[in-house]
Amino acid sequence: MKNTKMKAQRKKQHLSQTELAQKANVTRQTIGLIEAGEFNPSLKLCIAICHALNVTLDEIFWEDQDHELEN
Amino acid sequence: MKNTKMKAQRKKQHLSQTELAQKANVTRQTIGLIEAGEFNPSLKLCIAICHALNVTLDEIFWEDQDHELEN
DNA sequence: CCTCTATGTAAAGTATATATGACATTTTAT
DNA sequence: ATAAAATGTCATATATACTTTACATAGAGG
Repeated sequence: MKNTKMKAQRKKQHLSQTELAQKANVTRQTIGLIEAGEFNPSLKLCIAICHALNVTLDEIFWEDQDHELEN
Repeated sequence: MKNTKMKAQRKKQHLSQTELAQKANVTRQTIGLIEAGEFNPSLKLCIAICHALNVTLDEIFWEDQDHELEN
């Protein structure tokens, strides 16, 4: 599950992987691997990334699958 | 950071920790520790819990008012 | 050409999420 | 009061997130 939303948001704000990594206090490799979908970040890291990009969890980590039409 | 929103949602749906754990394919202990704030679930697990509770990430894992520690 | 920046990737090590099994305590109901 | 269910918690083990270091490639500009 490649994270295209996260990558799109990062690009939209003209941040390199390295810059986002610094803002989120992780390494560049970690950001790269998350965008490539090669692993599965922790909630804390997701939240740190959200703060760095000024978005919420749903905006970049929630996939609206064929799942909800209720309420 | 105790996760009170998740616990409240679980209770609202009259699920025990054990039942939620089964729906999310983890152990009871894992659910208990997450609710107690003693560790930090992976994104995949957060999403599985959201599906089990029919909510989105923002509803039980996003905190809008106070900033918490990074790392 | 050469250099710098951005990204992909891989090996080895560390930290920690999660499982398993067990026992204790609290809660709920009989 | 007793039993059963729900939860807290501990100790040990395994899987994997994440780091560190390093090398490779592609693109932009000098």
